[in-house]
Amino acid sequence: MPSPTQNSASPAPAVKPAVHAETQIMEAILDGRWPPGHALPAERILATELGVTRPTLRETLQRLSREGWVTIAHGKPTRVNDYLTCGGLGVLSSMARYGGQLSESMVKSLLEARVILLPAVAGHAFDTDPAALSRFLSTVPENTAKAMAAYDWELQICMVTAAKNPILGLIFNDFTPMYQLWCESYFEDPAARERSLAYYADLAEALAAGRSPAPLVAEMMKEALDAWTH
Amino acid sequence: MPSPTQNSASPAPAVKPAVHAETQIMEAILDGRWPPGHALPAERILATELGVTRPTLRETLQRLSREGWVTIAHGKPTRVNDYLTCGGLGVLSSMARYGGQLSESMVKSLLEARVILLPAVAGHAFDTDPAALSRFLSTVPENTAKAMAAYDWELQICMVTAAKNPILGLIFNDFTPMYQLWCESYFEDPAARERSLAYYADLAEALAAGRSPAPLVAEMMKEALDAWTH
DNA sequence: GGACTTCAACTGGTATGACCTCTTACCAGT
DNA sequence: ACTGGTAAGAGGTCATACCAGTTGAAGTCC
Repeated sequence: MPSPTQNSASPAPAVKPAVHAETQIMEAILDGRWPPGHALPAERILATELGVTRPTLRETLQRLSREGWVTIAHGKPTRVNDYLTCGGLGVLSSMARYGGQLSESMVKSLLEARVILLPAVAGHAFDTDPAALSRFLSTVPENTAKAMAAYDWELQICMVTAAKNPILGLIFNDFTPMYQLWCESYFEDPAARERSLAYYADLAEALAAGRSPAPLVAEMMKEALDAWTH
Repeated sequence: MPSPTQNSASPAPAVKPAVHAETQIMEAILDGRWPPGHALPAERILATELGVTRPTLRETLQRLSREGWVTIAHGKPTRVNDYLTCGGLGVLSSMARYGGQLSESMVKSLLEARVILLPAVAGHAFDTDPAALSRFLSTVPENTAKAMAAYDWELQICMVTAAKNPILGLIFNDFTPMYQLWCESYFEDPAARERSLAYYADLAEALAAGRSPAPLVAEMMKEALDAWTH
Protein backbone atom coordinates (compact mmCIF):
# COMPACT_ATOMS: atom_id res chain seq x y z
CA MET A 1 0.00 0.00 0.00
CA PRO A 2 2.33 2.78 -1.23
CA SER A 3 1.41 6.06 0.38
CA PRO A 4 2.82 9.05 -1.54
CA THR A 5 2.71 11.25 1.55
CA GLN A 6 3.45 11.24 5.24
CA ASN A 7 7.11 10.37 5.03
CA SER A 8 9.72 12.78 6.40
CA ALA A 9 9.75 12.50 10.17
CA SER A 10 7.46 10.66 12.52
CA PRO A 11 5.67 13.21 14.76
CA ALA A 12 2.83 14.78 12.71
CA PRO A 13 1.83 14.49 9.03
CA ALA A 14 2.12 18.29 8.79
CA VAL A 15 -0.76 18.37 6.32
CA LYS A 16 -3.92 16.74 7.50
CA PRO A 17 -5.28 13.98 5.28
CA ALA A 18 -8.46 15.91 4.52
CA VAL A 19 -6.47 18.91 3.34
CA HIS A 20 -4.13 16.74 1.33
CA ALA A 21 -6.99 14.97 -0.44
CA GLU A 22 -8.79 18.19 -1.30
CA THR A 23 -5.61 19.82 -2.53
CA GLN A 24 -4.74 16.92 -4.81
CA ILE A 25 -8.22 16.73 -6.29
CA MET A 26 -8.60 20.48 -6.79
CA GLU A 27 -5.22 20.76 -8.46
CA ALA A 28 -6.08 17.90 -10.77
CA ILE A 29 -9.29 19.67 -11.75
CA LEU A 30 -7.89 23.18 -12.04
CA ASP A 31 -4.84 22.29 -14.10
CA GLY A 32 -6.94 20.28 -16.52
CA ARG A 33 -5.70 16.78 -15.68
CA TRP A 34 -9.32 15.97 -14.84
CA PRO A 35 -11.32 17.99 -17.35
CA PRO A 36 -15.09 18.52 -17.07
CA GLY A 37 -16.87 15.26 -17.77
CA HIS A 38 -13.97 13.16 -16.57
CA ALA A 39 -14.89 10.25 -14.31
CA LEU A 40 -12.92 10.09 -11.07
CA PRO A 41 -11.45 6.78 -9.96
CA ALA A 42 -13.70 4.77 -7.68
CA GLU A 43 -13.67 5.98 -4.10
CA ARG A 44 -11.86 2.89 -2.82
CA ILE A 45 -9.17 3.27 -5.49
CA LEU A 46 -8.80 7.04 -5.21
CA ALA A 47 -8.60 6.80 -1.43
CA THR A 48 -5.58 4.52 -1.50
CA GLU A 49 -4.00 6.58 -4.29
CA LEU A 50 -4.25 9.70 -2.16
CA GLY A 51 -3.14 7.91 0.97
CA VAL A 52 -6.34 8.57 2.92
CA THR A 53 -9.23 6.35 3.92
CA ARG A 54 -12.59 6.25 2.24
CA PRO A 55 -14.55 8.16 4.91
CA THR A 56 -12.04 11.00 4.71
CA LEU A 57 -12.13 11.00 0.92
CA ARG A 58 -15.92 10.98 0.97
CA GLU A 59 -16.08 14.00 3.26
CA THR A 60 -13.82 15.82 0.83
CA LEU A 61 -15.90 14.81 -2.18
CA GLN A 62 -19.08 15.91 -0.41
CA ARG A 63 -17.60 19.35 0.19
CA LEU A 64 -16.48 19.66 -3.42
CA SER A 65 -19.80 18.48 -4.77
CA ARG A 66 -21.68 21.06 -2.74
CA GLU A 67 -19.45 23.71 -4.20
CA GLY A 68 -20.24 22.52 -7.70
CA TRP A 69 -16.95 20.93 -8.72
CA VAL A 70 -18.13 17.33 -9.07
CA THR A 71 -21.39 15.42 -9.35
CA ILE A 72 -21.89 12.37 -7.16
CA ALA A 73 -24.58 9.83 -8.08
CA HIS A 74 -25.32 6.51 -6.49
CA GLY A 75 -24.43 3.68 -8.82
CA LYS A 76 -22.46 5.85 -11.23
CA PRO A 77 -18.89 7.06 -11.07
CA THR A 78 -18.30 10.56 -9.71
CA ARG A 79 -17.65 13.03 -12.52
CA VAL A 80 -16.05 16.46 -12.81
CA ASN A 81 -18.55 19.20 -13.59
CA ASP A 82 -18.37 21.93 -16.17
CA TYR A 83 -18.10 24.22 -13.18
CA LEU A 84 -18.03 27.48 -15.11
CA THR A 85 -21.38 26.53 -16.62
CA CYS A 86 -23.22 24.89 -13.77
CA GLY A 87 -21.25 25.85 -10.67
CA GLY A 88 -22.06 28.54 -8.13
CA LEU A 89 -20.15 31.61 -7.09
CA GLY A 90 -18.51 29.58 -4.34
CA VAL A 91 -16.05 28.17 -6.86
CA LEU A 92 -14.24 31.52 -6.70
CA SER A 93 -12.94 30.84 -3.23
CA SER A 94 -11.47 27.49 -4.21
CA MET A 95 -9.99 29.00 -7.35
CA ALA A 96 -8.29 31.60 -5.21
CA ARG A 97 -7.08 28.96 -2.76
CA TYR A 98 -5.71 26.45 -5.22
CA GLY A 99 -5.34 28.44 -8.42
CA GLY A 100 -1.69 29.27 -7.92
CA GLN A 101 -1.72 32.57 -9.70
CA LEU A 102 -5.01 34.14 -10.69
CA SER A 103 -6.46 33.48 -14.08
CA GLU A 104 -6.26 36.72 -16.05
CA SER A 105 -9.66 36.32 -17.62
CA MET A 106 -11.30 35.42 -14.34
CA VAL A 107 -10.02 38.56 -12.65
CA LYS A 108 -11.19 40.59 -15.64
CA SER A 109 -14.66 39.10 -15.27
CA LEU A 110 -14.61 39.83 -11.57
CA LEU A 111 -13.69 43.46 -12.14
CA GLU A 112 -16.36 43.75 -14.83
CA ALA A 113 -18.94 42.41 -12.43
CA ARG A 114 -17.75 44.96 -9.89
CA VAL A 115 -18.19 47.76 -12.41
CA ILE A 116 -21.80 46.70 -12.68
CA LEU A 117 -22.50 46.09 -9.04
CA LEU A 118 -20.56 48.49 -6.87
CA PRO A 119 -21.86 51.81 -8.24
CA ALA A 120 -25.41 50.62 -7.69
CA VAL A 121 -24.48 49.35 -4.25
CA ALA A 122 -22.98 52.73 -3.42
CA GLY A 123 -26.17 54.41 -4.57
CA HIS A 124 -28.32 52.19 -2.38
CA ALA A 125 -25.98 52.73 0.56
CA PHE A 126 -26.22 56.48 0.05
CA ASP A 127 -30.00 56.29 0.11
CA THR A 128 -30.16 53.98 3.09
CA ASP A 129 -27.36 54.87 5.45
CA PRO A 130 -25.05 57.64 4.20
CA ALA A 131 -23.80 58.26 7.74
CA ALA A 132 -22.17 54.84 7.81
CA LEU A 133 -20.20 55.71 4.67
CA SER A 134 -19.14 59.10 6.01
CA ARG A 135 -18.04 57.52 9.24
CA PHE A 136 -15.88 54.98 7.47
CA LEU A 137 -14.36 57.51 5.11
CA SER A 138 -13.46 59.84 7.98
CA THR A 139 -10.36 57.73 8.51
CA VAL A 140 -7.74 57.29 5.81
CA PRO A 141 -5.36 54.36 5.35
CA GLU A 142 -1.59 54.38 5.40
CA ASN A 143 0.04 54.61 1.98
CA THR A 144 1.20 50.98 1.90
CA ALA A 145 0.01 48.17 -0.31
CA LYS A 146 -1.18 46.04 2.56
CA ALA A 147 -3.01 48.77 4.41
CA MET A 148 -4.65 50.06 1.24
CA ALA A 149 -5.81 46.61 0.24
CA ALA A 150 -7.43 46.10 3.62
CA TYR A 151 -9.01 49.56 3.59
CA ASP A 152 -10.35 49.20 0.07
CA TRP A 153 -11.93 45.89 0.91
CA GLU A 154 -13.51 47.21 4.08
CA LEU A 155 -14.90 50.14 2.16
CA GLN A 156 -16.72 47.77 -0.16
CA ILE A 157 -18.03 45.80 2.77
CA CYS A 158 -19.17 49.02 4.38
CA MET A 159 -21.07 50.00 1.24
CA VAL A 160 -22.69 46.61 0.90
CA THR A 161 -23.66 46.54 4.54
CA ALA A 162 -25.13 50.02 4.36
CA ALA A 163 -27.09 49.04 1.25
CA LYS A 164 -29.12 46.69 3.43
CA ASN A 165 -29.45 44.02 0.78
CA PRO A 166 -28.36 40.59 2.04
CA ILE A 167 -28.06 39.10 -1.45
CA LEU A 168 -25.49 41.69 -2.47
CA GLY A 169 -23.65 40.93 0.74
CA LEU A 170 -23.48 37.25 -0.10
CA ILE A 171 -22.12 38.03 -3.56
CA PHE A 172 -19.35 40.21 -2.19
CA ASN A 173 -18.53 37.60 0.43
CA ASP A 174 -17.86 35.16 -2.37
CA PHE A 175 -15.73 37.78 -4.11
CA THR A 176 -13.53 38.18 -1.04
CA PRO A 177 -10.71 35.69 -1.50
CA MET A 178 -10.08 36.40 -5.17
CA TYR A 179 -10.55 40.13 -4.75
CA GLN A 180 -8.03 40.27 -1.94
CA LEU A 181 -5.48 38.38 -3.99
CA TRP A 182 -5.97 40.90 -6.76
CA CYS A 183 -5.69 43.84 -4.38
CA GLU A 184 -2.31 42.72 -3.17
CA SER A 185 -0.81 43.14 -6.61
CA TYR A 186 -2.87 46.17 -7.65
CA PHE A 187 -1.80 48.31 -4.73
CA GLU A 188 1.85 47.49 -5.25
CA ASP A 189 1.81 50.36 -7.73
CA PRO A 190 2.30 53.72 -5.96
CA ALA A 191 0.34 55.50 -8.67
CA ALA A 192 -2.63 53.22 -8.01
CA ARG A 193 -2.39 54.03 -4.33
CA GLU A 194 -2.36 57.77 -5.02
CA ARG A 195 -5.33 57.44 -7.32
CA SER A 196 -7.32 55.54 -4.73
CA LEU A 197 -6.49 57.95 -1.94
CA ALA A 198 -7.83 60.75 -4.10
CA TYR A 199 -10.88 58.61 -4.81
CA TYR A 200 -11.58 58.16 -1.11
CA ALA A 201 -11.27 61.89 -0.58
CA ASP A 202 -13.66 62.58 -3.44
CA LEU A 203 -16.15 60.15 -1.95
CA ALA A 204 -16.00 61.86 1.43
CA GLU A 205 -16.43 65.23 -0.21
CA ALA A 206 -19.44 64.11 -2.23
CA LEU A 207 -21.08 62.66 0.86
CA ALA A 208 -20.45 65.85 2.82
CA ALA A 209 -22.11 67.79 0.01
CA GLY A 210 -25.07 65.41 -0.04
CA ARG A 211 -24.27 64.09 -3.51
CA SER A 212 -24.52 60.38 -4.37
CA PRO A 213 -21.15 58.67 -4.57
CA ALA A 214 -22.38 56.37 -7.36
CA PRO A 215 -20.83 58.30 -10.31
CA LEU A 216 -17.45 58.48 -8.60
CA VAL A 217 -17.55 54.79 -7.83
CA ALA A 218 -18.52 53.96 -11.40
CA GLU A 219 -15.62 55.99 -12.75
CA MET A 220 -13.08 54.46 -10.39
CA MET A 221 -14.23 50.90 -11.05
CA LYS A 222 -13.97 51.44 -14.80
CA GLU A 223 -10.47 52.83 -14.36
CA ALA A 224 -9.39 49.82 -12.32
CA LEU A 225 -10.78 47.48 -14.94
CA ASP A 226 -9.02 49.33 -17.74
CA ALA A 227 -5.77 49.34 -15.79
CA TRP A 228 -5.97 45.57 -15.43
CA THR A 229 -6.93 45.00 -19.06
CA HIS A 230 -4.15 47.35 -20.24
CA MET B 1 -30.68 2.68 20.81
CA PRO B 2 -34.00 4.41 20.06
CA SER B 3 -34.08 5.56 16.48
CA PRO B 4 -36.71 8.27 15.85
CA THR B 5 -37.00 7.36 12.19
CA GLN B 6 -37.26 4.38 9.93
CA ASN B 7 -40.39 2.88 11.41
CA SER B 8 -43.43 2.32 9.21
CA ALA B 9 -42.73 -0.66 6.98
CA SER B 10 -39.58 -2.69 6.55
CA PRO B 11 -38.43 -2.45 2.91
CA ALA B 12 -36.69 0.90 2.41
CA PRO B 13 -36.26 3.98 4.63
CA ALA B 14 -37.85 6.10 1.88
CA VAL B 15 -35.63 9.04 2.89
CA LYS B 16 -31.96 8.36 2.87
CA PRO B 17 -30.14 8.97 6.15
CA ALA B 18 -27.96 11.69 4.65
CA VAL B 19 -31.00 13.56 3.37
CA HIS B 20 -32.79 13.15 6.67
CA ALA B 21 -29.85 14.51 8.65
CA GLU B 22 -29.39 17.53 6.40
CA THR B 23 -33.10 18.30 6.43
CA GLN B 24 -33.31 18.21 10.21
CA ILE B 25 -30.26 20.40 10.68
CA MET B 26 -31.25 22.93 8.01
CA GLU B 27 -34.75 23.26 9.41
CA ALA B 28 -33.36 23.79 12.88
CA ILE B 29 -31.14 26.57 11.57
CA LEU B 30 -33.66 28.22 9.28
CA ASP B 31 -36.54 28.32 11.75
CA GLY B 32 -34.33 29.81 14.43
CA ARG B 33 -34.16 26.88 16.82
CA TRP B 34 -30.40 26.98 16.30
CA PRO B 35 -29.63 30.69 15.93
CA PRO B 36 -26.28 32.02 14.72
CA GLY B 37 -23.62 31.39 17.34
CA HIS B 38 -25.43 28.38 18.74
CA ALA B 39 -23.23 25.36 19.43
CA LEU B 40 -24.45 22.13 17.91
CA PRO B 41 -24.54 18.99 20.04
CA ALA B 42 -21.40 16.90 19.83
CA GLU B 43 -21.26 14.76 16.70
CA ARG B 44 -21.70 11.52 18.62
CA ILE B 45 -24.77 12.88 20.40
CA LEU B 46 -26.31 14.54 17.36
CA ALA B 47 -25.79 11.43 15.28
CA THR B 48 -27.85 9.23 17.60
CA GLU B 49 -30.47 11.97 17.97
CA LEU B 50 -30.89 12.07 14.19
CA GLY B 51 -30.79 8.30 13.88
CA VAL B 52 -27.70 8.22 11.66
CA THR B 53 -24.12 7.22 12.29
CA ARG B 54 -21.28 9.61 12.82
CA PRO B 55 -19.64 9.20 9.40
CA THR B 56 -22.94 10.03 7.72
CA LEU B 57 -23.51 13.00 9.99
CA ARG B 58 -20.00 14.25 9.33
CA GLU B 59 -20.49 14.16 5.57
CA THR B 60 -23.58 16.27 6.05
CA LEU B 61 -21.81 18.74 8.31
CA GLN B 62 -18.95 19.03 5.83
CA ARG B 63 -21.39 19.94 3.07
CA LEU B 64 -23.11 22.53 5.23
CA SER B 65 -19.84 24.02 6.41
CA ARG B 66 -18.63 24.49 2.85
CA GLU B 67 -21.84 26.31 2.08
CA GLY B 68 -21.29 28.64 5.02
CA TRP B 69 -23.97 27.47 7.44
CA VAL B 70 -21.71 26.19 10.21
CA THR B 71 -18.11 26.47 11.30
CA ILE B 72 -16.26 23.30 12.25
CA ALA B 73 -13.08 23.53 14.33
CA HIS B 74 -11.07 20.73 15.78
CA GLY B 75 -11.29 20.70 19.54
CA LYS B 76 -14.21 23.12 19.67
CA PRO B 77 -17.90 22.48 19.25
CA THR B 78 -19.39 23.12 15.82
CA ARG B 79 -21.29 26.42 15.72
CA VAL B 80 -23.98 27.93 13.53
CA ASN B 81 -22.73 30.85 11.45
CA ASP B 82 -24.23 34.26 10.95
CA TYR B 83 -24.76 33.09 7.40
CA LEU B 84 -26.26 36.35 6.08
CA THR B 85 -23.10 38.13 7.18
CA CYS B 86 -20.35 35.66 6.38
CA GLY B 87 -21.98 33.10 4.09
CA GLY B 88 -21.73 32.87 0.33
CA LEU B 89 -24.34 33.05 -2.38
CA GLY B 90 -24.70 29.29 -2.20
CA VAL B 91 -26.92 29.64 0.85
CA LEU B 92 -29.70 30.71 -1.52
CA SER B 93 -30.12 27.21 -2.88
CA SER B 94 -30.50 25.68 0.55
CA MET B 95 -32.92 28.42 1.55
CA ALA B 96 -35.01 27.59 -1.48
CA ARG B 97 -34.84 23.87 -0.73
CA TYR B 98 -35.67 23.97 2.95
CA GLY B 99 -37.21 27.39 3.43
CA GLY B 100 -40.78 26.18 3.12
CA GLN B 101 -42.17 29.36 1.67
CA LEU B 102 -39.83 32.04 0.48
CA SER B 103 -38.85 34.81 2.81
CA GLU B 104 -40.49 38.00 1.53
CA SER B 105 -37.47 40.15 2.22
CA MET B 106 -35.09 37.68 0.63
CA VAL B 107 -37.04 37.64 -2.62
CA LYS B 108 -37.16 41.41 -2.55
CA SER B 109 -33.39 41.51 -2.21
CA LEU B 110 -33.04 39.03 -5.04
CA LEU B 111 -35.22 41.11 -7.35
CA GLU B 112 -33.32 44.25 -6.39
CA ALA B 113 -30.07 42.53 -7.25
CA ARG B 114 -31.59 41.55 -10.57
CA VAL B 115 -32.57 45.16 -11.28
CA ILE B 116 -28.91 46.03 -10.90
CA LEU B 117 -27.44 43.11 -12.80
CA LEU B 118 -29.67 42.06 -15.65
CA PRO B 119 -29.83 45.34 -17.59
CA ALA B 120 -26.05 45.49 -17.60
CA VAL B 121 -25.90 41.84 -18.57
CA ALA B 122 -28.30 42.49 -21.43
CA GLY B 123 -26.12 45.38 -22.57
CA HIS B 124 -23.00 43.23 -22.57
CA ALA B 125 -24.85 40.44 -24.37
CA PHE B 126 -25.97 42.93 -27.01
CA ASP B 127 -22.41 44.07 -27.52
CA THR B 128 -20.96 40.59 -27.59
CA ASP B 129 -23.43 38.27 -29.25
CA PRO B 130 -26.73 39.94 -30.24
CA ALA B 131 -27.48 37.11 -32.65
CA ALA B 132 -27.83 34.65 -29.77
CA LEU B 133 -30.49 36.87 -28.19
CA SER B 134 -32.39 37.30 -31.45
CA ARG B 135 -32.32 33.58 -32.03
CA PHE B 136 -33.74 32.83 -28.61
CA LEU B 137 -36.42 35.51 -28.87
CA SER B 138 -37.54 34.24 -32.27
CA THR B 139 -39.60 31.64 -30.43
CA VAL B 140 -42.33 32.61 -28.00
CA PRO B 141 -43.61 30.58 -25.04
CA GLU B 142 -47.10 29.24 -24.44
CA ASN B 143 -49.25 31.46 -22.26
CA THR B 144 -49.10 29.18 -19.22
CA ALA B 145 -47.46 29.79 -15.87
CA LYS B 146 -45.13 26.84 -16.19
CA ALA B 147 -44.03 27.50 -19.75
CA MET B 148 -43.52 31.19 -19.09
CA ALA B 149 -41.44 30.52 -15.99
CA ALA B 150 -39.19 28.20 -17.94
CA TYR B 151 -38.91 30.61 -20.87
CA ASP B 152 -38.16 33.59 -18.68
CA TRP B 153 -35.44 31.70 -16.91
CA GLU B 154 -33.88 30.50 -20.12
CA LEU B 155 -33.91 34.04 -21.46
CA GLN B 156 -31.84 35.17 -18.51
CA ILE B 157 -29.44 32.30 -19.01
CA CYS B 158 -29.21 33.18 -22.67
CA MET B 159 -28.33 36.78 -21.84
CA VAL B 160 -25.74 35.78 -19.28
CA THR B 161 -24.19 33.25 -21.61
CA ALA B 162 -24.04 35.76 -24.46
CA ALA B 163 -22.44 38.30 -22.11
CA LYS B 164 -19.38 36.03 -21.98
CA ASN B 165 -18.62 36.78 -18.35
CA PRO B 166 -18.25 33.61 -16.29
CA ILE B 167 -18.62 35.40 -12.96
CA LEU B 168 -22.04 36.70 -13.89
CA GLY B 169 -22.95 33.19 -14.95
CA LEU B 170 -21.98 31.81 -11.58
CA ILE B 171 -24.09 34.43 -9.84
CA PHE B 172 -27.17 33.60 -11.87
CA ASN B 173 -26.59 29.90 -11.32
CA ASP B 174 -26.85 30.53 -7.61
CA PHE B 175 -30.01 32.54 -8.21
CA THR B 176 -31.64 29.65 -10.01
CA PRO B 177 -33.50 27.71 -7.33
CA MET B 178 -34.94 30.71 -5.52
CA TYR B 179 -35.72 32.53 -8.76
CA GLN B 180 -37.60 29.59 -10.15
CA LEU B 181 -39.68 29.29 -6.99
CA TRP B 182 -40.56 32.95 -7.34
CA CYS B 183 -41.39 32.58 -11.04
CA GLU B 184 -43.94 29.89 -10.31
CA SER B 185 -46.07 32.26 -8.28
CA TYR B 186 -45.38 35.40 -10.33
CA PHE B 187 -46.59 33.92 -13.60
CA GLU B 188 -49.78 32.63 -12.03
CA ASP B 189 -51.15 36.10 -12.73
CA PRO B 190 -52.45 36.35 -16.34
CA ALA B 191 -51.71 40.08 -16.37
CA ALA B 192 -48.08 39.37 -15.53
CA ARG B 193 -47.91 36.87 -18.38
CA GLU B 194 -49.35 39.38 -20.84
CA ARG B 195 -46.89 42.00 -19.70
CA SER B 196 -43.95 39.67 -20.13
CA LEU B 197 -45.06 38.51 -23.56
CA ALA B 198 -45.16 42.15 -24.63
CA TYR B 199 -41.71 42.59 -23.07
CA TYR B 200 -40.28 39.72 -25.10
CA ALA B 201 -41.75 41.20 -28.26
CA ASP B 202 -40.25 44.59 -27.43
CA LEU B 203 -36.88 43.01 -26.90
CA ALA B 204 -37.01 41.24 -30.24
CA GLU B 205 -38.04 44.49 -31.95
CA ALA B 206 -35.23 46.45 -30.34
CA LEU B 207 -32.69 43.85 -31.40
CA ALA B 208 -34.01 43.83 -34.94
CA ALA B 209 -33.63 47.62 -35.00
CA GLY B 210 -30.10 47.37 -33.65
CA ARG B 211 -30.97 49.08 -30.35
CA SER B 212 -29.62 47.85 -27.02
CA PRO B 213 -32.20 45.94 -24.99
CA ALA B 214 -30.76 47.29 -21.73
CA PRO B 215 -33.33 50.06 -21.15
CA LEU B 216 -36.26 47.69 -21.76
CA VAL B 217 -34.76 45.14 -19.38
CA ALA B 218 -34.22 47.80 -16.74
CA GLU B 219 -37.81 48.93 -16.99
CA MET B 220 -39.21 45.42 -16.81
CA MET B 221 -37.07 44.43 -13.86
CA LYS B 222 -38.13 47.52 -11.94
CA GLU B 223 -41.77 46.72 -12.67
CA ALA B 224 -41.41 43.17 -11.41
CA LEU B 225 -39.76 44.43 -8.24
CA ASP B 226 -42.52 46.98 -7.66
CA ALA B 227 -45.18 44.37 -8.29
CA TRP B 228 -43.65 42.13 -5.63
CA THR B 229 -43.18 44.95 -3.15
CA HIS B 230 -46.78 46.16 -3.75
C1' DG C 1 -2.29 33.39 48.01
C1' DG C 2 -1.16 33.59 43.16
C1' DA C 3 0.94 31.99 38.90
C1' DC C 4 2.24 27.94 36.64
C1' DT C 5 1.90 23.04 35.28
C1' DT C 6 -0.59 18.71 34.64
C1' DC C 7 -3.96 16.00 33.31
C1' DA C 8 -8.49 14.40 32.42
C1' DA C 9 -12.77 15.12 29.89
C1' DC C 10 -14.60 17.25 26.47
C1' DT C 11 -14.60 18.30 21.18
C1' DG C 12 -13.70 17.01 16.22
C1' DG C 13 -10.43 13.96 12.81
C1' DT C 14 -9.09 9.53 10.89
C1' DA C 15 -8.88 4.55 10.20
C1' DT C 16 -10.98 -0.32 9.32
C1' DG C 17 -13.83 -3.37 7.40
C1' DA C 18 -18.20 -4.94 6.75
C1' DC C 19 -22.71 -4.68 4.43
C1' DC C 20 -26.61 -2.32 1.69
C1' DT C 21 -28.35 -0.21 -2.60
C1' DC C 22 -28.22 1.54 -7.18
C1' DT C 23 -26.47 1.31 -12.06
C1' DT C 24 -24.88 -1.00 -15.80
C1' DA C 25 -23.86 -4.39 -18.99
C1' DC C 26 -23.57 -8.87 -20.23
C1' DC C 27 -26.08 -13.08 -21.14
C1' DA C 28 -29.59 -16.61 -21.23
C1' DG C 29 -34.38 -17.59 -22.32
C1' DT C 30 -38.40 -16.58 -25.05
C1' DA D 1 -34.92 -9.09 -31.90
C1' DC D 2 -36.91 -8.54 -27.42
C1' DT D 3 -37.28 -9.56 -22.52
C1' DG D 4 -35.67 -10.62 -18.05
C1' DG D 5 -32.30 -12.11 -14.81
C1' DT D 6 -27.87 -11.72 -12.89
C1' DA D 7 -23.27 -10.32 -11.49
C1' DA D 8 -19.79 -6.77 -11.18
C1' DG D 9 -18.72 -2.24 -9.89
C1' DA D 10 -19.94 2.24 -8.08
C1' DG D 11 -21.60 5.01 -4.29
C1' DG D 12 -24.23 4.93 0.62
C1' DT D 13 -24.35 3.51 5.36
C1' DC D 14 -23.00 1.39 9.50
C1' DA D 15 -20.18 0.06 13.58
C1' DT D 16 -16.26 0.65 16.35
C1' DA D 17 -11.77 1.90 17.64
C1' DC D 18 -8.31 5.19 18.11
C1' DC D 19 -5.79 9.83 17.15
C1' DA D 20 -5.52 14.84 17.99
C1' DG D 21 -6.65 19.56 19.34
C1' DT D 22 -9.19 22.49 23.34
C1' DT D 23 -10.50 23.54 27.58
C1' DG D 24 -10.70 24.05 32.39
C1' DA D 25 -10.25 22.22 36.83
C1' DA D 26 -7.15 20.13 40.02
C1' DG D 27 -2.62 19.98 41.72
C1' DT D 28 2.00 22.04 42.35
C1' DC D 29 5.64 25.26 42.95
C1' DC D 30 7.10 29.74 44.10
